[in-house]
Amino acid sequence: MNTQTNGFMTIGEAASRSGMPPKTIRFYEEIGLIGPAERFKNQYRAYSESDVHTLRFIHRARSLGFALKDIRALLALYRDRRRASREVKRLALRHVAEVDHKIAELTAIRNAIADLAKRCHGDDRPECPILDELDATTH
Amino acid sequence: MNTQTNGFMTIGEAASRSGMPPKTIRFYEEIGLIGPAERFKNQYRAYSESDVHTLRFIHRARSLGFALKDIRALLALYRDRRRASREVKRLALRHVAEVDHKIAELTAIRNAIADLAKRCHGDDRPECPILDELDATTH
DNA sequence: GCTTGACCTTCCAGCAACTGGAAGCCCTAT
DNA sequence: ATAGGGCTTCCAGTTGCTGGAAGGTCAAGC
Repeated sequence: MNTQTNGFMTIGEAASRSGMPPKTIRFYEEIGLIGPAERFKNQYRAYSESDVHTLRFIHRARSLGFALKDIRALLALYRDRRRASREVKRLALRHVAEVDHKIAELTAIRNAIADLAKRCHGDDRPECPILDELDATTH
Repeated sequence: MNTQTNGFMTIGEAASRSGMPPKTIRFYEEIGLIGPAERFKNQYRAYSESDVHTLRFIHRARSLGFALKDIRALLALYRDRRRASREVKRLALRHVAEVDHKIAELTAIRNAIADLAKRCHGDDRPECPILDELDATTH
């Protein structure tokens, strides 16, 4: 492949440079998160540095827990030179609120189970407050 | 429906008594988490108090965040009179560890975004550390 | 007796965000 | 010539439901 000559690279290389598997890149193309890739003469997908840049943007946004739906918006905002930071901040704060909510839920769950587990002998005997709790007829 | 006479109830009633929608009950039956329901003469599913008891058990385990796969195991342990609490405790502690892990991840994410958002004006100007961060060419 | 409306039935599709696998082409190296 | 690795497409599966369509059933009201 003439990767060096024209600056385009295969999906495998774009993958390793952006930190995501090739399958994921194809998937993002399929759902239209990124546009259809250029192709080499042999029909292999061809990616430019700028494509990799976009992929990295997406990868980082994902690792910050943004949903693809939000990433679509972030990409649009990013590409819009005249964008207002207001919208970006709004998205980010909404995301923080969602994550906070999830953390609160998980923390409650975590404590409930940890408490039950602490009270469970965890030996050969059958008595177990965990099952008792799940079993409870009243609630 | 002769709900009162024989103690059996329809799926709607089992649903409201167990706290989950009818669809979910059918789904649990479909995947074999619960056995096939009895039927009334008209083919409507018929649930006993004991069935509702099981559904409540499942509902509570779900609300504690247990995966259906784990609930399968918990149900089996629950039904086994000679069960050892060791296995139950093991499942519970593993679950706590998983939840702790998720909480840690979310907390890191939350702080990262909250920090970026704090530094973003959120006004009409385009400068935005959030997009800058996603955009960063080095990392 | 007939209609309405709330149930119930089945089956099929879709969500999020991928991941795995099969069948087959392309390119390089031996 | 062949072996390998990477590429292509397409289809299916994951988790835990949820929504909807098309149709059967039942009790109540007129």
